[in-house]
Amino acid sequence: MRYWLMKSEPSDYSIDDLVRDRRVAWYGVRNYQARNFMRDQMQVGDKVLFYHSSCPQPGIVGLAEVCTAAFPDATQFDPAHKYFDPKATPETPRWFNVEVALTQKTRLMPLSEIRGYPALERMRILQKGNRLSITPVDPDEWAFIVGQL
DNA sequence: GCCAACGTTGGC
DNA sequence: GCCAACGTTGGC
Repeated sequence: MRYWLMKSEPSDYSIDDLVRDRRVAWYGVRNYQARNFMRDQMQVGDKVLFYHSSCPQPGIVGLAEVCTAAFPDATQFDPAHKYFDPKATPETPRWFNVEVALTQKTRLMPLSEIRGYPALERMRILQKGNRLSITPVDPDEWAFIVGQL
């Protein structure tokens, strides 16, 4: 079992959208490293920190769980979609996504608070220049965060 | 809106 | 394979 942090822009898809939908396909990832995490390492049952980015209050806002293995991201094949990739075909898909299911919406743990905990100082989202939308989380970090929520 | 950091693209 | 140019991310 692994632990992950997954970023979403709330103007795009928020924790409240996930409360409404209960589960969602994590489509639109167009970064190879993030894709590889989903395709090669994620397993059903893995735990997810749902993180709001590029917004007035960036931070952790909920817990979720990976509920499918990775499968081809449908939006790469749709010419009308903004995530269309002309180099992808159904025979040789480039982009994959898992689905995640809501565990619970939590209080907001702001990025500024995360920064203040020595136990979390090694988290990828705190490292300068980090832009990866999906990052592994250490079991210790997961336990610490859940304990603070 | 700014801008640092990073990833991708494409000419050579 | 190099690397400049460009696009994107994301906090502030």
